[in-house]
Amino acid sequence: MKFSLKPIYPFNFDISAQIFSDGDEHIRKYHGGRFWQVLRSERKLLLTSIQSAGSMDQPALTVNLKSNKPLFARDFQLSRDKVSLIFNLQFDLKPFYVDIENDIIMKRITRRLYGLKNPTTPTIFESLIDSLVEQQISLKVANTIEKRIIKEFGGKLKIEDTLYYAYPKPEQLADADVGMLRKCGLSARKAEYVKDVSKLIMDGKLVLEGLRNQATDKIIGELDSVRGIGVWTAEMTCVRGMGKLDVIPADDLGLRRTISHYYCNDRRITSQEARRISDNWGKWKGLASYYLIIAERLGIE
DNA sequence: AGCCAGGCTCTCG
DNA sequence: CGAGAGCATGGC
Repeated sequence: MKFSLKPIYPFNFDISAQIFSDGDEHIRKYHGGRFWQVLRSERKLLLTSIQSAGSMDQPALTVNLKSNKPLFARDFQLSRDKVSLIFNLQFDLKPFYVDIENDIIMKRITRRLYGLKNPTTPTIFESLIDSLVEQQISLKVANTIEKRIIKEFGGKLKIEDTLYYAYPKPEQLADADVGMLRKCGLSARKAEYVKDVSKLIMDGKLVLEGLRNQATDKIIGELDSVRGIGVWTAEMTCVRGMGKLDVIPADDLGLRRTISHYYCNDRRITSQEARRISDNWGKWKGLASYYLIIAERLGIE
């Protein structure tokens, strides 16, 4: 029912979970010091709830599992691994902090956000589909569409009279009715992409988890060759789905705005300029830009 | 009201 | 080939 985790220090759970504070309470949310989300374990759904039980330099998390079926050791092991993945608990921030010390702006921001780790989605599939949905349209629109898809096609778990949803499996989106996908707000074209990508996965022609340990360039090339997935979508998937830090989606409008906010006085910058600035962060591009995104969200100057 | 928003593919010329 | 239209829908 309950177990504890020891993240590598430093780790600030509150700052790291802030990104989920405006999430949907039936899907994934951080509120009042508690994070919760439904995770999949074999044929079971687990409502996974996490709270901090430690400090910055001696971090600990308490994880609570609830399900409508009996829980076994492998369920604990799976949720332990998934939670570690979601919050990047085994990642060591210290080398990053050392390497960016020559960047005054980044140094200041990392001091303010000390202990912030970049999260990843529980599955690569989830970030791939989300990134597909987010192509071209505003994030607000994309988020409502994503929620509709999750509630329409995802797994359902009722705990204490509250209904929670797990992200759909490839199988569920491969079999999805195109009309239903469109009703969620997707264009005909995107509905097709979502379904086709899910089918590729079901047919074993696209093995997402097999990409995880490949070099970033190779992953991007592989994903880019799939219809509906371009470089931007591939980069987003690397960053959010696999926690790759040596790449950023430099063409991304929002990220360019954020980088400019801290480095170019909010002037509109090109993706080349964004790449040039991010090159200073070396292999930490993804993490550094994530610090900027969170800093902006929290109004840190 | 209308125009734009974390892209991508397809279709012309 | 390179440029340009088309896409869905919420928010400003």
